[in-house]
Amino acid sequence: MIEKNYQPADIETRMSVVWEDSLAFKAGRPDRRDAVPFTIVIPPPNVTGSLHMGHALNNTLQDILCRFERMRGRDVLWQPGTDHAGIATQMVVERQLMERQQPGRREMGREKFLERVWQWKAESGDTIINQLKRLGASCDWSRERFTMDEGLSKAVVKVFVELHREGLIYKDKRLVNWDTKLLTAISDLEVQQTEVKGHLWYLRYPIEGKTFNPEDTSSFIVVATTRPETMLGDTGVAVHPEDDRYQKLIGKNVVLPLVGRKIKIVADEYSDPEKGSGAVKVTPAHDFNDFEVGNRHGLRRISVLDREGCLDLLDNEDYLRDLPEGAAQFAEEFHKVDRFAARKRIVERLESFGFVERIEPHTHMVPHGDRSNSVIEPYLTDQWYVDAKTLARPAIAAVRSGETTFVPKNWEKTYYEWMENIQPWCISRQLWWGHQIPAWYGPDGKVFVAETEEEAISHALGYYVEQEVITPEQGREMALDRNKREGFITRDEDVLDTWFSSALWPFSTLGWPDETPEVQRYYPTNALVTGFDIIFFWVARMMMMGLHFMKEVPFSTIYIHALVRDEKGAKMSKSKGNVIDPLNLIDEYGADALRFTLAAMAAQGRDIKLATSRVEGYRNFATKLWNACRFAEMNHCAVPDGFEPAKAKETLNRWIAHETAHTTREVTEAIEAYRFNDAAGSIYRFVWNVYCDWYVELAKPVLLGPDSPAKDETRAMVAWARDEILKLLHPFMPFITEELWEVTARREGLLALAPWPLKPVEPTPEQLAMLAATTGPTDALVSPAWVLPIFDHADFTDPAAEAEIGWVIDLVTQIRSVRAEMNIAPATLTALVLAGASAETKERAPRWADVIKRMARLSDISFADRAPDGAVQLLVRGEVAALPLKGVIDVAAERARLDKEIAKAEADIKRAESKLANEKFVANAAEEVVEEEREKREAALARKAKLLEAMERLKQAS
RNA sequence: GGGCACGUAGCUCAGCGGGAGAGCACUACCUUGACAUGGUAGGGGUCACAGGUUCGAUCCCUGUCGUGCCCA
Repeated sequence: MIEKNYQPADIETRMSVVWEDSLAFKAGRPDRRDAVPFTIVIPPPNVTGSLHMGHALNNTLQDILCRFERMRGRDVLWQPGTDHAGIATQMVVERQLMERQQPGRREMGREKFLERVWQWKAESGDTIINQLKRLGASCDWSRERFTMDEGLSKAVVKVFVELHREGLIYKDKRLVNWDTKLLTAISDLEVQQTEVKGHLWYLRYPIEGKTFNPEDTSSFIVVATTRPETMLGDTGVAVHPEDDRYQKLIGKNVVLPLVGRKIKIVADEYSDPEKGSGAVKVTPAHDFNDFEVGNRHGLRRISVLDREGCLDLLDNEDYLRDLPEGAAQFAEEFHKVDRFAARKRIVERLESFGFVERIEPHTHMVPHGDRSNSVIEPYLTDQWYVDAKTLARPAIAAVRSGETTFVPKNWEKTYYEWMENIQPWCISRQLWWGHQIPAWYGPDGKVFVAETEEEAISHALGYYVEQEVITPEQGREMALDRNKREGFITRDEDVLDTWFSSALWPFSTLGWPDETPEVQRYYPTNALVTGFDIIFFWVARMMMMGLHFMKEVPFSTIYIHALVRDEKGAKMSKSKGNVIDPLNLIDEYGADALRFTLAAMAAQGRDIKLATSRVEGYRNFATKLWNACRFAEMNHCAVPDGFEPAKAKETLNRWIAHETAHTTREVTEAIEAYRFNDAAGSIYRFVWNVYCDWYVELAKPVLLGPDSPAKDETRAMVAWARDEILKLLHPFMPFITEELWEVTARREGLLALAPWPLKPVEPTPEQLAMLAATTGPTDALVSPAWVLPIFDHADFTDPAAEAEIGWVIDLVTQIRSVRAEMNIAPATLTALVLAGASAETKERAPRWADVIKRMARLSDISFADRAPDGAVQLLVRGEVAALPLKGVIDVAAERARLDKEIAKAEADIKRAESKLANEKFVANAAEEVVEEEREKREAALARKAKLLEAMERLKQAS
């Protein structure tokens, strides 16, 4: 029995349990042992996270694909799991400690703190997983992984050691993006350029050997800078080599104000004569461009900031070297002043000596950390890097060759753009939460990279014995006795960038580096579904790592979906307060409604502006389906054993079989092409506007009438089409369809495992050969599925049924329309006269009399040679249908209506004729198009003739 | 500055070379035996603007204006 009301919450809770208990989503089910696998790895959400709209969209689309392929008989693995999210998680736990006024991370120490994070993960790590389950995600939950679990950590270490051995991971001292708040390096991608209103300071740097005088422009050179405080670390001034103004100064020295250091004026094209004064100060230790300039001219790098962004001058040997007397006093005064305070004070000091020429307002981009939102400092440190350039090469080639395809395709350009200009990837982070780098340092700082500490120590001992730092005897003792080697080597404190482990996700989750059956069976995966915001962070890096370690692309299709915005198009953010919580929507409208909304709006290449009214609308759609199923149940509709829709005799039933097959094809093809919105739109229209609005309505007289073979067949067909609907809709609305599947009949199994109405047909060897002959191996756009027929049953094409039901629909619609126009009350029944009806109509009319009377509110249907006087006359598929309403209708109004119709017909005739009169049109347009135009003209002419006749009759009657 | 999108009904969006579509909102009517979370009918658009290609442009091309995003 179907409950009277559709209550999503009840159904969803119950169905989750049913699916879980039946292991429906388990990969490698015995009954699918011989099936072709279909694999998707979930973009692992942060353990700190909770479900937001982006997740809801992302996972809905993945689930649609997985459920679709599962129903198509594939052995589906949707691999779930979560990401340890280094910085984000560490921040959450630290904030928690602070809120609870507990000792901070540094006071606790590394070990204690990590225990604490694990504890926190244990407490709240399930949150997002449970939320994904509420959405209906059909992951194989038994295989859930975490980027820091044992197996994945093993993969991380293995990858690090291998890449290091191959020279693709190395340690280097260069400028990094330094977060002075989180006290760690971050990668370029984690830096957000934000426009900031600042100033451009024009500073006078005195020329060596001249007496500085603000009035004498030959005594100084003006440099423009946005960061005056870094001038303490200046080691040069650059001018453009072709800038006439400065030719004479190239090679000379200036004396750095306040500091007294002598620095050289160099010619470098980096300096833009159009910008500022055309001369720039060069601070190689605090600016990426200056770093390059410095390298080109052999300038010193003097770091004047500490890790927290304060001036660091005392005991700074680089800074103090070669400074004149008195410099130490200045250093003492400014030591440990914060960078922004220092900026102010240094400018004041420069002004007091006349070194500031002018200050202009200046808007420019300033780098900010995406997590801390503090200003990022280019900072000179030792960090670990991945040689991304080398790894990118095959990753670019794989997309170029079509081994991996982006959908929509335009993202490939973005991918190439970035990959071709890729910079070394800084992977070390000065954090605690993450994979600690498997590198150990000997007493002299030499690095030993190894999978375990034991291995590292053995390398180290071997090395130092050979170097005669220790004797062989000492080496043996230390190798045997843990205590004796204590502290001999120390492990690198840093951890890896979170994305390092995510990059391995498509194979590490399958058990790699062990040679597991899962790696064999499920790699490479089929599709990756993700947002464009992580193409660089994640997708590109999976491509690099997958190709390098597995020698195969990690996925063949990358489907990039849009961002979910609020209904005004603004990015959802906590600070704007415009966040729509998907869980609230699920509570209010049900997960199915939310899923359907997201799918219906997931058009390729366009952001989703989500309005809750849409969700409500699709909840109503679910209710509609619910009630249609109730109707079927009340009328004892069931599919008898051995029922074959293709053998239906009743026209109406043949028609719905045809329409069902048509929709099935549309939905199937749309999902295959990742056109989720088309698939959703197609099934929506079918359920509401075809099945409910017409099929069920037209079937009512039969279903409510006396028993007959026609009634039996109709009952069967109502139920059959309903089952087809449930199947087609299941990937989009899994809960309600599974529920209805269960309660509407005795079933062999779950809907989630039921066969999809259209199965892909395995291509025959001949077809494959043909395909190979027609498309070269480079033409990856053409996949076999698009070329070969995929249908495994008839599409029930039946033009006769279409014509007959189409006539009924047109007739009813037109009568309704004119009744409304004439303001005829619904309670008033009118007669219908079919004037000059064809044999076909005469035959059809009695068959449909009941239904037409019911739907068009008619008292009776009769035939006549001509329409009665004073009747409203309609043209239905070229024939006159008259409603004798003499005395009821307003003649003037009816005349106006006919006039309007005639005008419309005339406009159509004119348009068609002008086209056909155009010789070029007839000569150039496709034959079908011209023919179509002729048909249009004939139809319009006939229509006009009938309408004029009707008008004549109306005139006579009045 | 470079790149990628996007300007279609009041709103949110489809369509993308041969007569403008959906959902929501709106108007009128309807408690008809699945459904008022419903039914029926209806109003509403020089498809941003200007050129070009074409027999034919909302659709392709160029430019302009406007909006958003990404990268320097």
